[in-house]
Amino acid sequence: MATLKYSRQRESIKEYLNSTCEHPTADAVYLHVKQEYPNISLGTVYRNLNLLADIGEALKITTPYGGDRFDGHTHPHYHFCCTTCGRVIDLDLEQLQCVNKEAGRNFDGIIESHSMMFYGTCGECMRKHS
Amino acid sequence: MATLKYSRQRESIKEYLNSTCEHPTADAVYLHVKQEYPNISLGTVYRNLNLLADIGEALKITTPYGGDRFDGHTHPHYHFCCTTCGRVIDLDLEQLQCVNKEAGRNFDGIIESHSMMFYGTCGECMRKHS
DNA sequence: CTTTTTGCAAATCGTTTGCATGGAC
DNA sequence: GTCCATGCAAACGATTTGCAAAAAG
Repeated sequence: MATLKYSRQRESIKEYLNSTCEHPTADAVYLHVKQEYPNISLGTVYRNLNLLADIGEALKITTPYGGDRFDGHTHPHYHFCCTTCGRVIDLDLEQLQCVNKEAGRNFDGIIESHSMMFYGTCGECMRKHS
Repeated sequence: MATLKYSRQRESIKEYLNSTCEHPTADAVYLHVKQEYPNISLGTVYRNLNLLADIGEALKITTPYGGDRFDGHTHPHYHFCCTTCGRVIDLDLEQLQCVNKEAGRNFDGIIESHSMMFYGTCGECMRKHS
């Protein structure tokens, strides 16, 4: 594996990911970091986001609505995705023991704890709909 | 909403989705149906898969690995996605009451039962890796 | 000086769409 | 005859990649 060298751009991306709980898309990260480094390119943002995900300093979250999202908070927590607005929201539940227990019984494989994505309707969208 | 008219192609797609538990990608469906209808186009496959998903006769499953997948079995069940090989596997667990209970307590929104996707390593990939 | 990172543009991948033709009803 | 569905190709959005120049060590 190649040695990692410092870069201002990567640092700024990390900083932004750690400061927000919005689970921004690559494009949102790009637009934010662009304010500090106007010459940064989208390709660089993607390369760094993937790199951070690879070394475990960020999470890459796939959603059905408009591109992947990134999370700088790597402590164990679950994610919820609103099927109405597409937003990704943190779910700070206790570890769902029942899942691992149930799944262990009749499934050939290992389910990663805290890996799962829940879908539904977020509170905000529920209220707008009524 | 427009009235639905019969089409051989859609029928063949439905038939295939109901016959397999592989959760094929749109392209896999295309290649299969192409054997019966060599002139079918990928666009038609996509249109019908989305239509079936819209009217509730199929499930569209987003995964991080190479495109969405489709499932003709619409009875309530969970899905697991292998982070090594990308395959999607059915998880026929009892309904995970604990999830709804836990989540209901401290989450503003509604989690759809059976909507969640689990990630991990499938048995086959586990054994290959050792 | 060597290796990594960048910015840029072109390429790629999965998916959607516009349009003229064909099939269902 | 009226709509809906099809095949085809072009368009699209998100992401990746090749490459020469710039920055880090």
